[in-house]
Amino acid sequence: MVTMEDISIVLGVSINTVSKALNNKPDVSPKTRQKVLETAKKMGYVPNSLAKSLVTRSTGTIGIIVPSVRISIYTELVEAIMERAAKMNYSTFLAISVGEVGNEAAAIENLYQKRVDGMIVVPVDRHPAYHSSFRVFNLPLLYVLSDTDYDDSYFVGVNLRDCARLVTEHLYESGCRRIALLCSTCTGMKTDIETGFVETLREHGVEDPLQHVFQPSLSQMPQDAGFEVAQILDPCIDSYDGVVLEHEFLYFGLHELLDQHALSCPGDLLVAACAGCGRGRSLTSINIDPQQIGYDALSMLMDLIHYRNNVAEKKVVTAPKLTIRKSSRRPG
Amino acid sequence: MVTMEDISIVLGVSINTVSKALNNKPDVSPKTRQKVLETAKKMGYVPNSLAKSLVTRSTGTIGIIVPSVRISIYTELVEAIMERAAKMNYSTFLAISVGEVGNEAAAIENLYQKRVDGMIVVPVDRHPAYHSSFRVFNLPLLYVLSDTDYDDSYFVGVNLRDCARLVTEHLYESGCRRIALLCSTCTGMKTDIETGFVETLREHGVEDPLQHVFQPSLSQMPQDAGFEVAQILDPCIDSYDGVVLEHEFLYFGLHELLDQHALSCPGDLLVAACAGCGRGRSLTSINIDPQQIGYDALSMLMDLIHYRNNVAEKKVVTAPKLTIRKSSRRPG
DNA sequence: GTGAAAGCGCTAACAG
DNA sequence: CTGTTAGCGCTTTCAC
Repeated sequence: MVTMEDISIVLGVSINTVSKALNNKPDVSPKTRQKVLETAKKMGYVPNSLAKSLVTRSTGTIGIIVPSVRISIYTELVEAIMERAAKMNYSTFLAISVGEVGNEAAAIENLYQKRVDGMIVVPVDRHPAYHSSFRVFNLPLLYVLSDTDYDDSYFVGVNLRDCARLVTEHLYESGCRRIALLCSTCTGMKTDIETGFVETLREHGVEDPLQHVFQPSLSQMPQDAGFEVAQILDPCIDSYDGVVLEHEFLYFGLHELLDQHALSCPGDLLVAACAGCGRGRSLTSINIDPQQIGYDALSMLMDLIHYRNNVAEKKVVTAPKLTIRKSSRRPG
Repeated sequence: MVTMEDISIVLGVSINTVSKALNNKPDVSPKTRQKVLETAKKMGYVPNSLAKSLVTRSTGTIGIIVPSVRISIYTELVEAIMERAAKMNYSTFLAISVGEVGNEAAAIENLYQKRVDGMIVVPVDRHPAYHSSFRVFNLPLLYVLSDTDYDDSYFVGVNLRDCARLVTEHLYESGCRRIALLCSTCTGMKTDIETGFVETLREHGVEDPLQHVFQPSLSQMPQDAGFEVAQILDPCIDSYDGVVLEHEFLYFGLHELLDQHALSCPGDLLVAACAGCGRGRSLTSINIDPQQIGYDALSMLMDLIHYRNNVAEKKVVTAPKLTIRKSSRRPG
C-alpha cells in the first residue's frame, strides 16, 4: 500500500507538503502541488481515510438502521437517503434491525464504534434504551417515520397514531361497525398504530378493543405476516365488517382469506391501510412518501452534523393524508 | 469521549493492560481484567474501531454495490448478504450505482479509502476499469449476479446470456416467430441478455436481430422503463408474437400496452422474462434465487478475506432454470 | 503478569 | 512556501 510518506520520499519533500498538496490546502506552490498530484496518481496512491478520520474526528459516513429493506417504505426511504448522501460525499452504513430492539441496539453500538458522523434510525419501539447515551457521545441521531417518547429527540415522519385514528374513523364513517386491526411485528410501527386504533374503537363505545387486534406470533415480513394473521382471523372473520391494516403488504394474506370465505372486499368488508405507498393498488391507505421523508431526514441530519444543535425544528411531522380507493368504497 | 488511556489512568495500570483485558487476551490476571471491564462499562467506554483498524489492518466491514435497492432481485440479495454479514460481526457499506459505471467506480474508490475488508459488486458492465487495481490493493473483490470478462475474477451468479438463450428458445418452441426483447438499462444485466437474445435470433435465421431490441433512452428503474419501452414498441407491437423481458418488472409497461391494443397475453402474444423472482405472478421466467446467491457470495468473500486466494473455485454459476407460467402457455 | 516504547497513516500547529 | 514536531486511539513487540 502506498502512503503519503512513500510519495514524500520519492519527491524528496516533507510528508506534510504532500498532505497539503493532496488536500487542496493553500501554502503550497503550484509546481509542488502539480508534482505531488502526478506522482500520487502514478504510484496509485489512495488515501487511508481511517488515519485521516482518526485525527480529524469525522468519517464522512452516516448510519441507517431500518427494520428491513424488503418493505417498500423502507426500501424507498433508504434509497432516497443514500442517493442524496452519496451526492454529498457521505458513505452509508446500512443495518437491518428485523424489527427487534436487540438488533437495533447492537447496530447502534457497532456504528458508534465505527464513528459514523450521524445516524438515521427507524426505531422499533418508543423508548430505545440507547437514546440517552447519544448526548454523551455527542452524536447526531435522527428518528424517522415513527417517533419515540423522548421529546429531546429529532424526528422526521408522520404521527402513526393519528394515521390509525384517521383510517379507523374513515371505516366507521363508511358504515363499518365491527372493525379489526391486523398488525405485523417487525415494522416498528405496531405500537403507535395499535394505540390509535384502540382509542378510536373506545370512542365508539367498544368495550375491549384489544381483542380486535390481530398479530403474528413471530416477527416476519409483512407479506408473510399477512398470511399468518389471516389464519388467526379465520375463525371470526365473519363477525367483522371492516379491517384496518397496519401496512398495505398485509393485504396479501387477507385477500386470500376473503377468497376462501367467498367474501368480497368492497362488498362484504371494507379494508384500509395505515401505511402504504399505494402504488398501483386499489387499497385505501394513508399515503406516505418515503422519498420526501428521506430527503428531509438527511438534510436535517446534515444540519445536526454541521451546526450541532442549531437546527430550526426538532420534529418535522407530516399530516396524514388518506387516499380513499376501491377497498373502502361501498359499491353503489 | 472516553479512551483506554482514561481507563488506565483511573485504574493506575498501563494502557495496554487495559487493551489486553478488553480484548480477552491472555496474560492478564482475572482480577485486573474484572476491574478493567467494570470501570470500562461504568465510564461508558466504546472502542474506537478507526484506531484499532489502523493498526490491525482490518476493519470488519464489507462493501456492497448494486444498481438499485428498489429492484427486488437486488433488494433480496442485499438483505441476504447483510443478514449473514451481521451475524459474522461484519458491518456493510451499501452503495447504489444506478446502473452507471461512473457511480460504480466512484463507490469502489470510496470504499477502498474506507478500507473495507472486501467488496461484493453487481457490475454494470463486463469490463470495469477498476478491476486490475484490486490486485495491487490486495483487496478481495467478488462479482455477483452477472459476470465480467476477466477470468481472474471471482463470481457467484448465473450466466445471463444462457438465461436469455433459454427464454428465447422457449418462445420459439412455443411457436413464436417474431420475438422482441425489452430491456431496461440500469440493472447491469442488459449486455449479456442482449447477447444471448441476438445469438438465438440469428440461429433462427433472423437477419438483423438488433432491430428487435427495445430499450429506454434514459436509465430508469425497470418499473418505469417498462412504460417507456412500451411506447417505443407501440407502433410495431402488432408485428410481434413473442416478447422477452430482460427483467420481470418490465411487464408493468407491456401489460398496459397490450391492453390498449386489445391484445391478450397468452392469447395473442407470449411473454417470458430472463430474470425474476417470480413471486405471485403468472409470468414465465428464469427463477433466480437472490438469497441463495447472496449467501454463497458472502461465504466466498469470507474465504477470500480469511484465506486469500485459497478458495476452491473462482466461479460459482448456477444453471438457469426456466419456470413456465401462464404468460407463455398457449391457451388450449 | 505488567509496562514502556514504537508505530499504524494521517493532520495540525508551529517554526523557519 | 516548506519542514519539524506532536499527537489521534489503539495494538504489538519486547523487556522486566
